[in-house]
Amino acid sequence: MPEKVTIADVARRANVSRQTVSNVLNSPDLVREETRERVRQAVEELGYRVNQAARRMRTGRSRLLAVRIEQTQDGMNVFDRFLHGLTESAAKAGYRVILYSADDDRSEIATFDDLLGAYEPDAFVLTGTHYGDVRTSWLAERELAFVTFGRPWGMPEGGDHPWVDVDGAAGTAAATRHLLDAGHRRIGFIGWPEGSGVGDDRRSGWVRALEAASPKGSEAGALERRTDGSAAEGEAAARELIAAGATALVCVSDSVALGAMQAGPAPVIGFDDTPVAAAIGLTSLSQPLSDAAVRCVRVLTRLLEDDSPDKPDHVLLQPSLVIRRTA
Amino acid sequence: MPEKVTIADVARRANVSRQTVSNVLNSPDLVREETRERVRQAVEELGYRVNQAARRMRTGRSRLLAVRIEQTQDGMNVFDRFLHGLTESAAKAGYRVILYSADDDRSEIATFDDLLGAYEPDAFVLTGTHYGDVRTSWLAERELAFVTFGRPWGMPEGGDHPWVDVDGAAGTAAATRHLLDAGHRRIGFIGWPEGSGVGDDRRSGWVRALEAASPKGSEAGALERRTDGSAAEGEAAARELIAAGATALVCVSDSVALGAMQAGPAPVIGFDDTPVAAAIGLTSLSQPLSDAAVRCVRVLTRLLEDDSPDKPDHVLLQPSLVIRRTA
DNA sequence: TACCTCCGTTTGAACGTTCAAACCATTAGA
DNA sequence: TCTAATGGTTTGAACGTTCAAACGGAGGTA
Repeated sequence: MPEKVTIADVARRANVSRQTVSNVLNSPDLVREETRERVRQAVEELGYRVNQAARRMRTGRSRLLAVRIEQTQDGMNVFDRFLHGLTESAAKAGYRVILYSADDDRSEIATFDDLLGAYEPDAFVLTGTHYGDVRTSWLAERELAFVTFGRPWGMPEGGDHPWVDVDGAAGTAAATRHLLDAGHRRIGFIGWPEGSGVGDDRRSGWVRALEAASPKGSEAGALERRTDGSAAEGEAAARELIAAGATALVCVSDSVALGAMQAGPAPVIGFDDTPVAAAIGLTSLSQPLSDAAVRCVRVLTRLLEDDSPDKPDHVLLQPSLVIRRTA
Repeated sequence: MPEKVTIADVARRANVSRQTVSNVLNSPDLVREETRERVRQAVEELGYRVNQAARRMRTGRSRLLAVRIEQTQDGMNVFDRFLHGLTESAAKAGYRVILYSADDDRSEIATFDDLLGAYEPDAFVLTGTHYGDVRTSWLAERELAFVTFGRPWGMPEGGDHPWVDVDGAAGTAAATRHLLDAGHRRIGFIGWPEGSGVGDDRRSGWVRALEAASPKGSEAGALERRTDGSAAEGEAAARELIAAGATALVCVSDSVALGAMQAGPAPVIGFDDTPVAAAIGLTSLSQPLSDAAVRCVRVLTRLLEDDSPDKPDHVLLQPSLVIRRTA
């Protein structure tokens, strides 16, 4: 039974009032140096820790960040590394991460409501942004603090909010250039169905790099296939592209790339640098996830603690190419 | 700005007192049926949700479960799937998961202290139990509620606490029998250094299955190697074992098994059924993780809500063999 | 009639914190 | 000398909930 130490205990010990202790903790500059030190020592000696429930009741601040835990079918995702980074950098800033799960946007919004009523998280971190994302507008309408890991795809103007993202196009462009440098001229791309923000972005880097290499209008167009993202379709797409003359392949994901590798010995580059890529020697693009997590927390603390900036923060990070056996 | 609905608003609407509303929520049987319905309707109409901070201040209950987010080097772990299950089953039971991270037992205990002061989680879920685990005794001494996913390895008697685990020995025994059934007689085992509870347990299943197959004293002894768990050492160990006459290999982890696969065409079985195993067609033992998560939550709710049982709950679940290309 | 019990409900207080206002010296300005 | 301003500190109240005790009416018993 860890005896509870309250602010009143500290106050008694330091011969000051409750409020002075509170000031030492929250606005130290209001308190005379000498008193401040005395209070700090009392805090130390008694092992006092602020009770977040009581603080929250008074201030409406919980020091909690709510994050949805997502899971993909094949487990070849990147989210758990991001979450790890988020937990660590949040802790450094004095926040904790609280998890929730949801199956779709609708149920996620219902969970926002639940969480706000029960735990009042100070902010939300959203992942997996997509076209027509209703979550961000729901949060924005209510003036709630949030940041997305992922850009607001296809929001013309109004839907402007803070985000952190990784520049997928720059990644695939770098991958394509890497293959060009190795002498390849017919480089295929295996993507996702059109309409996915992330997928279209990654595709655009491949297009851009090819066009830069042969400005007169490239033969690229034909060397492209779209898949549902599974390894099986990746393999089929790779066979078709190789039959069509492709000598190397850039893929929208490690999962697709894994399939593509089965199609033959042609160089393949994946995206996300999942553990699977490392295991099978797949060259892949690595997202700076812990950096992204740090930036998300920084964006939020700015939003919550400083006077809110006029313009929402936008952070675009660069992925890096991890070269292995396959390219 | 979501207007705050308090218990007083509901009370006013239903023409009852605060306490009656509280009773409807917490001890419905105290309230007359008719009143109960009226209050329920008011709750519904106003979209009332209990404010956990206020409740917690009064009751000392936060409805939070604290879980450490762990990360292994190669990402071939099982934890994120467990965490996902935990989040979902906790939500069903009315709890939320709050994350923390820590580098070792000492700093984890410091974090317990921090969390208890600030957020008062109702219980902790510990993973990665090991010999001489000081975390469990710290929690037990303070009579805090917790469950471990993993048995209390090497605790002779006193250190008895609730746990949920997967029967690793049963898994490797099943894997070994599978290979025996396929006609193999010289089956090697690639493990971790001695002294790891999980590793020794998994090894014991292999020993047991071999002894059952040839009771006269098996030739197994020699067909064993210990590694640091990396794929590199796994490959080296596999080469040695095959050179020593092994025709099939049971491995303590997918990571090691991945290495072993590089050593040649001999059948290999891994452990954990990570996404990597699925990707490369590795036969592996799958832990029932979402089931384990459900059981962890059940153990905790029993501990927290029912009168604590005399005997701590122990739950041992069975892994299942997922057969793929490699065996 | 007077008293007790039981059931359903209400009332006051408390949890630990911070906001807002009040307080009290001390110094500055007129 | 009086008033005003300043810096540092204290006091009272409030956040939304639940515990503990009080309340009041219906029914039963003597």
